[in-house]
Amino acid sequence: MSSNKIDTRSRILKASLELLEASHGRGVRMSDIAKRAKLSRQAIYLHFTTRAELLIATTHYLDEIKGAQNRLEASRTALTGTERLDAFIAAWGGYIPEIYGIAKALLAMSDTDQEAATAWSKRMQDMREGCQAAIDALYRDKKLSANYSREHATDILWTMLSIRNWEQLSIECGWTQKQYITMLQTTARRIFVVDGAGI
Amino acid sequence: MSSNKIDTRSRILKASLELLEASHGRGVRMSDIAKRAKLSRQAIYLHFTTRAELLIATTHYLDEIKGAQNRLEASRTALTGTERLDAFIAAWGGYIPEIYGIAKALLAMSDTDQEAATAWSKRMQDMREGCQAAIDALYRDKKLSANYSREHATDILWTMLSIRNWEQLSIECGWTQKQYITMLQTTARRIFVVDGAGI
DNA sequence: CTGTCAATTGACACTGTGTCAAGTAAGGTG
DNA sequence: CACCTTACTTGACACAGTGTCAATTGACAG
Repeated sequence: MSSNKIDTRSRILKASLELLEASHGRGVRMSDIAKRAKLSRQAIYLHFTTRAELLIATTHYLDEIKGAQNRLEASRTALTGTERLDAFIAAWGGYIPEIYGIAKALLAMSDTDQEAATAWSKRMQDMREGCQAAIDALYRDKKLSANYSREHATDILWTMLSIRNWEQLSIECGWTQKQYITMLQTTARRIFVVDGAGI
Repeated sequence: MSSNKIDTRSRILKASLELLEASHGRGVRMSDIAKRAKLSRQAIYLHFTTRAELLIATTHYLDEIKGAQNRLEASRTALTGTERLDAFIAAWGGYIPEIYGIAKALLAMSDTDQEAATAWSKRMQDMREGCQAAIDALYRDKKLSANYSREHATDILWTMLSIRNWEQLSIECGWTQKQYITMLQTTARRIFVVDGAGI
């Protein structure tokens, strides 16, 4: 009974996620999700009040499955600021391909739906905290370039790591995931780290 | 008669542009454009076959008004590669706020409409040529960092200069236009130019 | 006076979201 | 066993926005 309800909810989330991943977030309708979850379109509304709510719930479901929290927090254990920057870029950059489909869908909805826009904004704000922490670590090590305030440096790193940028480089320019991560690490060092060009 | 027809077409384009600029490209319907151009919604379809076509025509109309071509080509006269990089960033970066509304609308349509996606992609490809030219100029001066191939450097510059990045920094982070341009110039130098950190 | 052309008007098809009411099938409880 | 609740189904419908169509109007030109 009540476990039955939970089952169905998960089944819907699973169907939603699979479709969004497969389609890069495009053109997935409530009826498609229903079909894949093997119930009627209307039944979805017994579990989620709107499409936006379903998409948002799908992102949480995804996080749970992929252990997003743990992966991103791993970078906190890095010793030096530079290592932490590298680790955060690797963690987040590695996570993007896994969330790309649902992210794209939520982003598209944000254009018209306030609820979706708020949810998306919150997620990006969470990610920003990771950027902030990495920049702060660099600052504590006295390694942050004098060109930027901590705030501006955070803004820049946050922007560099945006999903849109990953999309452009990976999908439009055809970069491999390794090229993407390596470039970001190299570039971030060149930009932010005093004397830290590396190579 | 025939000049009458042209008049109406321009009136529609003007209305479309004004609404898109004012609304940052969001929620502008055919009926809104019709109202502002003072004709019936259906009459628009006598001049443009679809909404996508109207949006695309609006971008061309905008380019014409703002003299996009000339402004972007001005950077070609710069003497050194570094100057050219600076000039191109300033020219394009300065152009973005003017096209933001219509760009956003076209971008939103690209999610569902193939025609819009193609038109958008073409525009971005044109802009990419400017990036390519700046990177090539740097390369000819033997100033391009050995970290990147010319192709990859172009990809990176192209991505840095994306409208989405401008949007994030300006609108979400609250940067001024001057801060945006200066940061990009400084950062591009740090990334691409051998020995060219500057300040 | 007639033909042409731009535009209007009202109606309608289509897609996708969201709602509602009535009905059904299954399971638990008296 | 009969009864009730719960999850779900079915079919219908409202709504928004795009795009189409046919019939009509008004103006101007030859």
